[in-house]
Amino acid sequence: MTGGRRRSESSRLAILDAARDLLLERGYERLTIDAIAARAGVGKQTIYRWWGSKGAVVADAALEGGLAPPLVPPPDTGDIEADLRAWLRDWTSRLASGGTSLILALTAATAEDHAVADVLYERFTAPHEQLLRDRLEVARMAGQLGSEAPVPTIAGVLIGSLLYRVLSRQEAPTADDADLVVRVVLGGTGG
Amino acid sequence: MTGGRRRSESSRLAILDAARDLLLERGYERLTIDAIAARAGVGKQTIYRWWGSKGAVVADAALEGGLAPPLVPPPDTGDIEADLRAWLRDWTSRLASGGTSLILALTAATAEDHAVADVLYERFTAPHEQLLRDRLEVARMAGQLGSEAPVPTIAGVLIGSLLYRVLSRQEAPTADDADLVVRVVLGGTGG
Amino acid sequence: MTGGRRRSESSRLAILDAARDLLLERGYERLTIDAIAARAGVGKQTIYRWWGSKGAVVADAALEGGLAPPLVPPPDTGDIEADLRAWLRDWTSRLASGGTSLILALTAATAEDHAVADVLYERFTAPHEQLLRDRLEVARMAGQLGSEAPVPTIAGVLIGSLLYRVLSRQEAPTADDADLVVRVVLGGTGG
Amino acid sequence: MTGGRRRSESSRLAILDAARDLLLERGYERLTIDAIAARAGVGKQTIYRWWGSKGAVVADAALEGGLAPPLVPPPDTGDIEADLRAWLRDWTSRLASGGTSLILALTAATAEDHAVADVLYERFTAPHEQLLRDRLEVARMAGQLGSEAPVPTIAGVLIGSLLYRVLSRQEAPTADDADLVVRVVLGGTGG
DNA sequence: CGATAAACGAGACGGTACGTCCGGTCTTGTC
DNA sequence: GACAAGACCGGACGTACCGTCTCGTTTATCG
Repeated sequence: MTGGRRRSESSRLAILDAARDLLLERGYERLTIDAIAARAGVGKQTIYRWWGSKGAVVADAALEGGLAPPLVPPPDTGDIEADLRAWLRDWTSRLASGGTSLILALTAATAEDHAVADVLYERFTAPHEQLLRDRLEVARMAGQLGSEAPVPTIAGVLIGSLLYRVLSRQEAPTADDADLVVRVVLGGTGG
Repeated sequence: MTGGRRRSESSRLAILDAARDLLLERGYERLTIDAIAARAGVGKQTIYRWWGSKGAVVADAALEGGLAPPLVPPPDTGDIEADLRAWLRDWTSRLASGGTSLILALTAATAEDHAVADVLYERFTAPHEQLLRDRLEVARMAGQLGSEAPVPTIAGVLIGSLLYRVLSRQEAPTADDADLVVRVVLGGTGG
Repeated sequence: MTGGRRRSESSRLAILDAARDLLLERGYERLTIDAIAARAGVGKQTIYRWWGSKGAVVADAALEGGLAPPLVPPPDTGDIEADLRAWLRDWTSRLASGGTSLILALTAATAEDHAVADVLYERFTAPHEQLLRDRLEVARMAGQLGSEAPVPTIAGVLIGSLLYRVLSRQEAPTADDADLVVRVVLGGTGG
Repeated sequence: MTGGRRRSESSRLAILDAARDLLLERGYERLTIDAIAARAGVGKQTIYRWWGSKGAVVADAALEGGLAPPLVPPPDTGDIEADLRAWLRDWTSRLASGGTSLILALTAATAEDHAVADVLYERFTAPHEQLLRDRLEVARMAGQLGSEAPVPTIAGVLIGSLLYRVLSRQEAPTADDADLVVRVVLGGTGG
């Protein structure tokens, strides 16, 4: 006996959409499962059946709800510094336009729930990081990276720097911030 | 205007101690005011009389509850790379020993509550960052920093890199991680 | 109009059996359709296809699930008092052996659901009451009933008295209780 | 250390009033704790702090919410039959005017919850029954009760008969019903 | 025999209410 | 007047069931 109604794709999407909208409207802390269910026109149990926590819903909303920035690889013009600068500027402009609430919400979810942290890292952070690593690998092959530091470390430094700005200032980094970070990482600061 | 009873210092300390303990035990989200009051042997009103929210208590507990690492300036041996390495290694060992729960809890509090973010930044992050900046300033004067990147940016890159590792891996960075970050920032990676 | 599958008798019986068992185990209020379906190995829709409500299932289970006491007419030895005494004692012993949970569950169902009350009265209470009335009618014809009270009233007094004992004491009436009720009703208490 | 806010009498009364109103409006089964709390302008916890179940609230509402008939002793004119008739007629008229929903609700609560049954019996049924017993005791002393049946049995027969009519017919007994019951119990039906 | 169609088991769905937990406020003595 | 105690209102939590609605499967009857 197989059987059983299939998962409703329209409900799934309505939930992710509602979570996205409410997240941007009210922020992570004031986001409630009740409100998501009401806005999505869905029973609460339909949320709890498929997600284990508020953080998990938000993580999925970020991934599939049209909230996350698209997976755009850094350009490859041959000039690693210009390419990184362009890529980070693109990120900063997206953060600036969409507000920082998404990144703050994902950070809160990550910091509070280990399981969410794993999902987000695997499906949100890691793919973007991988694009960055690929570009850095090309640069290394081309002899454009002086130090022997592993590419993952470099990628982590770039991303972490911008995240730290968002957390400590609670506002989006500027294009200048992006440029400076690239300068520090690539140009080095040592004499 | 006759006087009344003065604020009880012992209650104040009991509250901060209880908040600190519970923060480490249960994390920020699962920390409740009721639990703090019960553990501290204090009425809830005594908490609300002096602090405005859970975040404010947590911020104070981090600062005064013996939770925050001491303000230790980076050494100044003249070798900026070695000094930064020592300072960051010191941080990583503290994070490793105390576990990552403190940093995760404070990150969650920061991401969720703007007011907490401000307090923590001003009284927790900024002072440490200032010590780092001072040392970097000395290095710049000594011509040990090649790039023209502002010192605050450099400090942010160093701190953000380590924070990002904690968030994405959910474990404390190693001494090697610290070394690599310093290498990237000081040595540069550009050809 | 071609035919379809016929109603499954085995499912029908499984549902009534499950309802009976669960009614005795948990009482009316804590009895759920989900539990009946699970215990019977049946889909919920199969219950709702044939019964309109929990009450309807319970009523049927009481009637057909082997739950109801058999329809045994009072004996007719010519001595109405002895016969009623025997009949009521028989009831009290059944209540005592089977526990009072059935009578309490059916009373709850009756009190909560008008439709259940009607079905149970028509198909459970009324037939038993009818047997009692028939015997009383015989007694009246034989001149053994002094008062002019209608036979239905007398039957109601006998049954209601015992039911009241079950409800107010929450335990089965004893044989002595049965005897006393018969004595009051037949012997009268007026001077 | 004594201390602590005292139980709010106004909340207690608002809860009982709301429960009474909603019981009469919607019946016992459709009465919800949420609705009581909302109507009373009270937090749900304030209900659960002081009562253990819906049945317990209803029981209290019946007792103190102005819902229960007042404790009126049967008259004592010296004629036990006339007095009982008057008393039971009084009850039937009250049941007829107030509807049977109260008696059905209390019966349901009694049948479903043993603890509620005890409370209701002690504080609702027993006091009324006691008044009846007292009057019957007087009659017995005066030699107006022929049979040796215990007074509590007689009282139970009178009350149970009327209750049975309410349950089986789902409508209030008439004055005629009351008269007939008294006739059966006092006049006897035996030859 | 094959097509048709109703009933089946399973189980997800939108809802409602549950009973609990906690936030932040208010009240009651005590110190 | 600050304090410990603790009841208060409000509101979100995660769970349990309701009665409905698909699913794919089984079983009977009819063409």
